[in-house]
Amino acid sequence: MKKGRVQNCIKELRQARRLSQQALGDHVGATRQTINAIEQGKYAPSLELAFRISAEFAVPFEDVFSFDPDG
Amino acid sequence: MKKGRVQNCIKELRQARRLSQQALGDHVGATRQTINAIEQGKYAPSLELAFRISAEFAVPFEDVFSFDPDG
DNA sequence: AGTGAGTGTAAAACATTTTTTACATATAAT
DNA sequence: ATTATATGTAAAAAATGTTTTACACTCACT
Repeated sequence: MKKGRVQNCIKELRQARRLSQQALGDHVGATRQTINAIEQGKYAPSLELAFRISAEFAVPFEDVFSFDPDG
Repeated sequence: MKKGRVQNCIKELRQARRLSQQALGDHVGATRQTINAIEQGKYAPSLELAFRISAEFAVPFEDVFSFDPDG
């Protein structure tokens, strides 16, 4: 089965709230390096971290993360 | 930061569609052991696999998975 | 009694995500 | 010029998710 691509708009939501990567990381229990890597699309977050992030932004999960099966 | 719990109702959705763990696994590109472990709550799926599962069931992501921060 | 399908479980190997530590660059402010 | 904040990156180790192989149990069926 072909691997797709998980996308996110964390950077946009974060900047709209004037949070640094460090501050967001602190809020959701991750390091700034992890936030950075996810924003850069280096890898997808764990499901738990993804939930924490959408909760922090107070938006629906699918407003932050999406999946492109053919990515 | 305290680790919460990721919940899912894969088993219910799967049984409603009369799919075996094996058949669901085949559809989403995972083994039956992985499906089983996730249904039993042994661990949370990757974000990609979670997306594949909700797509397979054709329901919103948050109808399958939820997060309890105090779990 | 035997067969097949579905499920639960386990251990080892493997893949992916996360942390830690560290260094580099850029920008804004003093 | 220096300092502080924010960001990008990298490598190794740790933690978590996945596959493979294997064995066990149940249930329906013949």
